[in-house]
Amino acid sequence: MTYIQPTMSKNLVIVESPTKAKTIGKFLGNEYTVCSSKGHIRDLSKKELGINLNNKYEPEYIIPAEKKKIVAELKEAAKKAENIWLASDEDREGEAIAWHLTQVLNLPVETTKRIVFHEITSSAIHEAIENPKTINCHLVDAQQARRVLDRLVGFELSPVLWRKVRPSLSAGRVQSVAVRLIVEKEREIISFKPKTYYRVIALFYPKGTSASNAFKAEYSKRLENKEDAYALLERLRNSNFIVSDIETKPTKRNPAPPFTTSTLQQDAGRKFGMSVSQTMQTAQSLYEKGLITYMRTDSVNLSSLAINTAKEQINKMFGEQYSSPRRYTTHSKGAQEAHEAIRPSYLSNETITGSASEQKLYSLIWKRTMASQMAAAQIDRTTIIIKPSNDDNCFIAVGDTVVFDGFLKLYQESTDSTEESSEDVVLPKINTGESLIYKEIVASEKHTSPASRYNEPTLVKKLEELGIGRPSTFAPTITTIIKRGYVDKTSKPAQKRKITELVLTKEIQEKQKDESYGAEKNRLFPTDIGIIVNDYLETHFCNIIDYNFTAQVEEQFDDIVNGKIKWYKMIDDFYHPFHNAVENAINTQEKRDQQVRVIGIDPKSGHEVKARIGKYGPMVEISGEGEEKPKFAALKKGQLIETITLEEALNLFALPRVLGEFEGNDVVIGIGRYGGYIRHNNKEFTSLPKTEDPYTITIDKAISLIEAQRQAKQKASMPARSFPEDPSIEIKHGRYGMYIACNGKNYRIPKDKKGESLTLEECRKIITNSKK
DNA sequence: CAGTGAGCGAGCTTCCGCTTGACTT
Repeated sequence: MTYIQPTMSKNLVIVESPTKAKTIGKFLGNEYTVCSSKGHIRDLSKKELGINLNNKYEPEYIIPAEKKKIVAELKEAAKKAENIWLASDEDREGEAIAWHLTQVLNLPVETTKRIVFHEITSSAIHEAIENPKTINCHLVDAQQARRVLDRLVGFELSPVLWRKVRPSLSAGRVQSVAVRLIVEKEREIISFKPKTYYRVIALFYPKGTSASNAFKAEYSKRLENKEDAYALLERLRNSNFIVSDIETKPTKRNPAPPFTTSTLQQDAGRKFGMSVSQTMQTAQSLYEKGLITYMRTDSVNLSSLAINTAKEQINKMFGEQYSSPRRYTTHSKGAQEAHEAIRPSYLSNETITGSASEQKLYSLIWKRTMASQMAAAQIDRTTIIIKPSNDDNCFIAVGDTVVFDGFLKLYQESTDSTEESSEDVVLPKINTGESLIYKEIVASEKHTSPASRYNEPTLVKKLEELGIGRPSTFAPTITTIIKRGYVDKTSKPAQKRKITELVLTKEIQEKQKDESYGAEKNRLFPTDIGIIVNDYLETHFCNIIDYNFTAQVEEQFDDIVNGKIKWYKMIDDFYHPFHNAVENAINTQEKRDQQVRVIGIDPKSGHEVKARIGKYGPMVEISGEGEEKPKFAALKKGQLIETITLEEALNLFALPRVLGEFEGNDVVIGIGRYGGYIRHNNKEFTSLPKTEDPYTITIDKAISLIEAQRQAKQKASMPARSFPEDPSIEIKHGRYGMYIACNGKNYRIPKDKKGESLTLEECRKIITNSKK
């Protein structure tokens, strides 16, 4: 709904967001009407290229169907207004929105008032209204260049993929780099060779005190193998230990800056396990309720008002020594800073009412904002160096003492790494030269671990570092690359391995321990198609998916803004070589779908086992001889053409297999286009739920699934309810709950009604209402 | 939907960035 006051006033202000329109409307009062454009009102056609390649890349803009209504409303308001201010956001896109508004509303570009709000306060808004500027056409040109470039890349590259790889695929300046990051991370993990080493940790206590005072210290060197570790412990066994040095250094820890879109996504992901889109949905609803500032921002800036309120609030809650007003500046590449950082609208509200996720996200934003205005924490870091009498290296103990907690009282940013921190280690009061006794010294076997795969927020973080994508596109980009099948978001359970520990107390004992490792939750894995598309783009369009491509074109957009170059000239310079590469890829390269990896030889038949992409996706194949047909099997989820082993491949041919008997017929397990299935009784099929593995399912489980499906079918075919007075109306069970069926047509039951209790009258009403 | 691994060949798919609703068989 657009915010239009009942009586249109002669002063019209147009902003982008309806929520913002509402707030500003309150500040401006009855004399002003504040409308919102709800983002862009015009765009290139969705179906065609929409760019005139023969005339300076002139864009052909249209008003999309879903924007027709809003444009009509804006036209109406503009007709009645005497004064119009265009108050879209202060960035490239906002400037373009203002320009499109002049074009659609027939306003003169040179004289139409253009304003921006830096703060949503009465004085800031009135000041802006009184000091309007005009539209910066260079900035608009830079936006057109950005739009045209993205369209040219997307709409010329994608069709190449349709011809060379598979229909309906897509490529673009942002999404293709996101996929590349994920593919390269996977390759890094594939080529990773784990190494083992030994880490030595001792528990010491001062001579003459009790062993319960023992503190941890780590040996300064890592050892390569068990023999070395054993030799060291043997030496230390009869050694004396002297404190050779103690140093206490006061250190300061500063709070993190207030949230941007990307840092909010990261912290909500780490602390609550929220996906990027969950975070954004929740933030959107907080914004619409007026509880937080705008949630799509790359700025860490807080308004003076917010800084002052934070100061008051901190003084009141914790005392003046906890307050430390700070201004933060944005460093991230390509930031446009049209908004404030994400913060609570009213810092006096520590908590809010709302859904569980709204409450916890709000509380996180509140804490982070407050902490950003609090004093640094002061921590004394003590380092104790311990020298053994018969070894050249030393042991090092590190302990942190919080002298003043400062912002830590409220908030601590979580980290992505799993490394142990040195916090909360209490070191005893000891002096240089003092003797220590060891309680135990343990050498444990460790494995180096490969880089961890991206999850949604860490991918966003990486993209932001590279300056690729914008706060409004981070979440949609992830959705796109998953939807195209380039990437899977899944979890991997932990694996177990045995590790060796050498424990020295009086004697040296060798122990075997179980260690779990490699568990990954909600990580982004590349698929075969993602890998193939990426490799194709890398060979033929390496400049487009270069990590610096966006940064380079951004520099050129800046040149457009500064008037150094015309926008169509910049596009022209890009387009000719790009288009040549496209033509070249289409004409000279042969079809790419037969990239075959020979895995090995099938020991039974002696024939080659190969992996490739088939009509229905990745598969393995055992070639036939002469008349003999080849055998095929689809790859399981998570298996890649690049890495599948011969053993894994041969296992895939175990299907279809006869599992047992049911009602005198064979029960066969197979795997088809739509996943695993059970076949029995000749033609009765039952799909396996995704949680069942067709390779390990038991006959009992299969039978119970068959019976469950029979029951469900019966239930579905039977109407849930019917009415003797009118047999034409029935209430049935459907995929989305109950629905009403009448004369071959189906009708939805409104949310406030229950199918179990509907009367015939109510059903008829629903039917007649929906016909309107 | 149908439980396979082509060859009659229509007509379609696709980008990035602004912003919010619409609404299932």
